[in-house]
Amino acid sequence: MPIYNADIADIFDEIADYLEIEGENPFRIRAYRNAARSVRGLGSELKDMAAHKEDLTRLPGIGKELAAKIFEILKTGSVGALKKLQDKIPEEVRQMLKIPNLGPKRVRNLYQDLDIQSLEQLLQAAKDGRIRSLPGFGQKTEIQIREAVEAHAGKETRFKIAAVKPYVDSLLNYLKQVAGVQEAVAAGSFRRAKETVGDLDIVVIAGKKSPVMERFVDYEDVGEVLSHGTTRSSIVLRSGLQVDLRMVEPESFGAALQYFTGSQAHNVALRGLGRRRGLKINEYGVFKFEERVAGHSEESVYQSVGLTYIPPELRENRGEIEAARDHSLPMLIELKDLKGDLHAHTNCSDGRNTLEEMIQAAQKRGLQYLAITEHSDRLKVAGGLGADRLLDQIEKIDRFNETHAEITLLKGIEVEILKDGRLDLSDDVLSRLDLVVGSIHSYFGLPLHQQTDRILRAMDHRFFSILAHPINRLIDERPPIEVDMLKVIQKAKDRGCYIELNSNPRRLDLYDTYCQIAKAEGVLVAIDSDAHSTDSFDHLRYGVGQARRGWLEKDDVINTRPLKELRKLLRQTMG
DNA sequence: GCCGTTTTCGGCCCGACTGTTTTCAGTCG
Repeated sequence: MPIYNADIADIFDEIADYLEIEGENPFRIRAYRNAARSVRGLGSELKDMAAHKEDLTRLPGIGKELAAKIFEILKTGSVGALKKLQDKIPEEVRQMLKIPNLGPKRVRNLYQDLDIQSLEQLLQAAKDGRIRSLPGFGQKTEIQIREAVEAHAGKETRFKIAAVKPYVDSLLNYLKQVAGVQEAVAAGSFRRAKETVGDLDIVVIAGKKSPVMERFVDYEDVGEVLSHGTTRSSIVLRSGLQVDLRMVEPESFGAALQYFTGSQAHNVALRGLGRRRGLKINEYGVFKFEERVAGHSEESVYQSVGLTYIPPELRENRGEIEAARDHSLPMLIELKDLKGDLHAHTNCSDGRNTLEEMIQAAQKRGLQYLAITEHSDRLKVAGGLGADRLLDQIEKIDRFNETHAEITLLKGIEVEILKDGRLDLSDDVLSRLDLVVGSIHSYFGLPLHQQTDRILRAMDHRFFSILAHPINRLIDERPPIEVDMLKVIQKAKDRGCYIELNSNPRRLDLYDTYCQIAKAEGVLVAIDSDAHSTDSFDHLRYGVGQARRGWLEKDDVINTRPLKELRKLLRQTMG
């Protein structure tokens, strides 16, 4: 069983949970949490780094002790420190930490004073009225606990970023109409363009007399009001999405926006930087002793600690602070840089719209070229094209291009990569195309070596332009396939082909960390919509968001190139 | 347990809201 970074991070988080319940030194606990976060965000697998005898203490948040624990986990699958803690505290007690308003102190009380060891026992104790008798607990808390357990709280619900967008639009629109509100902006992971959003954070500029808080908790879509203060309130929408609103004065807007955009790891690092310069950074501003030295804009906050402005998508404490200090931040790609789309379907295979409708929609969004890439024969469920139908489409596209100058269609295919790595169409047919997009829709469960070899073999094919959705995960629906992406990226480099960042919000498939590796290796990324309808060209914005999180610049992306240059780059992949 | 432009010890981000208090602890972000 290979041990992945996620497994190691989970173990560190588990240790941190137990230490919290034990009431250990909070900074020691934070060290484990930092390490877990650091390990999760790494671009490469610790098991590989360990195999190459790399010095793990060079990683942020990993010192001598934790490096030793990582080696122990890689070797044995677990670590002695965790086993000792598990002997002291039953594993199920940990689950109670996931209940809202139950933190380590209260869980410890429940466990030690009432001997509650499971969620089931917790619910019973709440029903029996035993919890309110504990010091620090009361009737209200007891009811909250009961409702939370009964509602199966604790299971984390995150929303895909595209699902959150409509809520953001209508809420911001609503809030901007409230008297005294000068500005309303979404912060948090939404602003950082994360794949999924847990809570939605909104920062509002308003005067003290503005009724914005009252209007917020009165919003028509509110399911529940969690808290209602003068400067801060939380609601849960009927969909289950939690929204936190923070109201600030104009002079604090930048500091508040910066603070509520996060990430937590980034903020901790930033405040640490401030502290070393004798500055206190909070959501009201940057302070030298009592004097405010910055805060009206985010730029001023970063500037106060000697940094250039850091775009939200980079704020993960993955090197952006050092880069901002050295003036070496990337000039991130923007949506308007995309000149075309290299992966789209029509109703000829499993798309919803006609070729003509898709062309019109692409043009409306300012695209100068569009590759039509239907599924191939083997994907029967998607109406895949065999040679005959593909040749018909090729003709149709040639005819279109002869009579239209405003947008150029590229002849392509999304060809099935078969189980053994062969492609689903003959060389004779493939050779007539402008590009070949290859992808997997079957045998997701192959073991690492077989899956990797399968994909590498496909990429070695004489006609192979772009590997589409390389990881094949569907967020919260299907896990990624087991594939050695470092080898895949290396193959793309050797072979001179390209890797897709699929913009479908269910996929967002290339991970941001692999974008960074591709960029470092000089492998160009194709940010494609994989559109199956005219609406789905709008998904490109999420692909661009993911690319920005992966530090990609305009020049790192193949479909920012003008048509002539693009054709040249594609021809290199076609025999 | 980590870390270093106050460094190898002594710090470690910081404030709002709630409930149970009667001045604050716990939780959350």
